[in-house]
Amino acid sequence: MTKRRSPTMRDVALMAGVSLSTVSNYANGRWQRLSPETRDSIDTAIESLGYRVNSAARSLRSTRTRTIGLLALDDSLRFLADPLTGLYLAGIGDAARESGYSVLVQASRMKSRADDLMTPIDEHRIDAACVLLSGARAGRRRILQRLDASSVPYAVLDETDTLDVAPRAISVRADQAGGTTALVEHLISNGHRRIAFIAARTPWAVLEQRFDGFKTVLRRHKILVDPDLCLFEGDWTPTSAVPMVRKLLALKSRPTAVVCGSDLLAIGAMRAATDIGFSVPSDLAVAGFDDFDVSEQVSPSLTTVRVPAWEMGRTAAELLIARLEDAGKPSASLCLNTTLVIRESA
Amino acid sequence: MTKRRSPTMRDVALMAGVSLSTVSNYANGRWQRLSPETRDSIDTAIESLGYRVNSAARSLRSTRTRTIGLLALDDSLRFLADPLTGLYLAGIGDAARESGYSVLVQASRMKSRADDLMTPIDEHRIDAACVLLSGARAGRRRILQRLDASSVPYAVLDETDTLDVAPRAISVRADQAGGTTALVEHLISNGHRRIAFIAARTPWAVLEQRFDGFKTVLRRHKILVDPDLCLFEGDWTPTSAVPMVRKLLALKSRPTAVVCGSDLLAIGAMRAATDIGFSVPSDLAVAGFDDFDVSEQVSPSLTTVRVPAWEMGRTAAELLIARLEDAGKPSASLCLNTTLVIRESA
DNA sequence: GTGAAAGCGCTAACAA
DNA sequence: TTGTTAGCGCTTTCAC
Repeated sequence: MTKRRSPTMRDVALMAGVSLSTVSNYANGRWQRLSPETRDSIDTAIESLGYRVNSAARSLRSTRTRTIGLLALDDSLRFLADPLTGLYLAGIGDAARESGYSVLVQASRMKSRADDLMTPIDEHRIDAACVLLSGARAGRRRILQRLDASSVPYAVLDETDTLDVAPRAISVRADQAGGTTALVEHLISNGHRRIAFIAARTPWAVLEQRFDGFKTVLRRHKILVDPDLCLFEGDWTPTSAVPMVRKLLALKSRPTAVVCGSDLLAIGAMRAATDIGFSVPSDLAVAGFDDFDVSEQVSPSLTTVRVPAWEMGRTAAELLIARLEDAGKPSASLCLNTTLVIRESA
Repeated sequence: MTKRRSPTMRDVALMAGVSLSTVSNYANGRWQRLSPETRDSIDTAIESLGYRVNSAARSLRSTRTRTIGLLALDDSLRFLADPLTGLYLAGIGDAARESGYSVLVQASRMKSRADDLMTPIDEHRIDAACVLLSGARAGRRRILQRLDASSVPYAVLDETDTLDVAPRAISVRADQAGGTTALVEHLISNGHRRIAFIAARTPWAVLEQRFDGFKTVLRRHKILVDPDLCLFEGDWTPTSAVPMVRKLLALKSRPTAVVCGSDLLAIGAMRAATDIGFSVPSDLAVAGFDDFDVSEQVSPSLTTVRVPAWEMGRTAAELLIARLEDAGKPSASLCLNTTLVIRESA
């Protein structure tokens, strides 16, 4: 229980018998400027005093916080508990820690003041931001505009359709179209012609890419995209899939396969289908997206498109940190590959 | 692209024709001291300048950061992607945002310098901490000792067996024993006598409580706790369950039920059992813990013990914030209820 | 009700 | 190689 105020650089300087700036040089790794003995005595003083730098003071003076923000815009209350978000965060966190950065997490609903998401930037709490956007396009666009007008570098994960307003953005995304194409081609080559698509009602750039890819492949094969087979209801929990699948299977002209906007939905879809007497994949093939840990272990195991979410978070953070350490760095954007994982469900 | 330096309180004061301290009073909600006209002119100045407080400066001066840390100690690389962690974080994040606090996430492996986890505290980056501990008991104990010696209030989630070294801790936990008891009683009342227990190899206080509860109930029913039926291997991914279940079902005296340390494991266990020709629940009843979103939708749906993870995170953060706003507040600890959710798998 | 003044702990010129 | 100096933007007594 450290009641007394923590030691400052001043204390260290006094104890080591050197000046404040010498300690500062030491603390900031400008070792080469220091004589070995100075270094030693500072070392000893820091050790015996238990000195730690005060980040507020350092930030105020240097205008750098050594903190990266994860800014997440979403309407769902428990967005942070979403497996995909968790993977992004884990990747960002790992990259950050390795470079001595902290991670600040800020989530905000669309409805709340747009300022909410921007607070960490406005209050100078972070040096750079990783941004996760979902919800209505207009809202996403507005956030991107504000980010672009801000003074910090930022990376946008998995966004495509509003990037035109964000020239400064570092875009890190997965090749959703490629994965979708591989998946739908797989279904078609297995003889499926009536293929459904279900997803949550929430707008989301990733979803749009997946759905666009879906439609493109069908058209390429001269298969009509039947609006009755494309449903967007509920949220991203597995349960949301249930009513949609029921609807699909009640159709006079039933689909033989369904592509689900995420694995969680696919798991719900399989359950809903079997519950009303259809078997997967023989009566209804089910495919998902993301490839979460469970997807391999459910029965039947899920055919899905693996998205390297952890790697995306990691990469985004690395690019951001590189930019921070070397402002000259050109801001690359990149697109990671997705992989079709064929298992039992389709 | 704000190139010029952001406006400061000084700028606001100048523009509003008042002094610095008056603006400070305004910014810190000491409204009553201000005359309506002063308030108005400051308001206008802030608005037109787009003034935002500089958090580094405020923190330096006030020694409060308005940030809560989530400190997670774990050996697994992707710990932050774990659904349970995600729910804690979501709860903490929501409570924090409502009170105008930020959340800083710091994860650390056991192997790394113990300092790692403590960095946000040592560098005065956070006002309070929510702590998630797993891994060897000695390591957990060491962290708690350091936390207790620190100067910030902290809450420990779901820890029991090392709390003796942490008198200052606010403990927030779920009634694991109660849930386990209900679950095992349920299995026994369904006629099960040979009941297995499988979990990851990682030490974890929650796991110990679950396993202790398990053993207690068996003993109460005069059922021998067979060491062959208690397996701790691998990590918390569903796949880890596979070899354990294979082993169990290869036993000459097979279990008829298996309690899994988490739902993820339970899903893997069901799969492993059916893969080698056993059906769930008739040949092998399977039960889990946590009640994740998918647990309800897998086939068969999972009998499990619901743990209010989100609420725990939220509660911990709320208690911490209450302590920060009113230092006099006694540091309550509490234990949230768990619920047995009986579905198809057991 | 409002203002003047004194730093919080640190960094980065610039001098020596 | 090391020391001196001048703040970074804010909060907070204490006068008026």
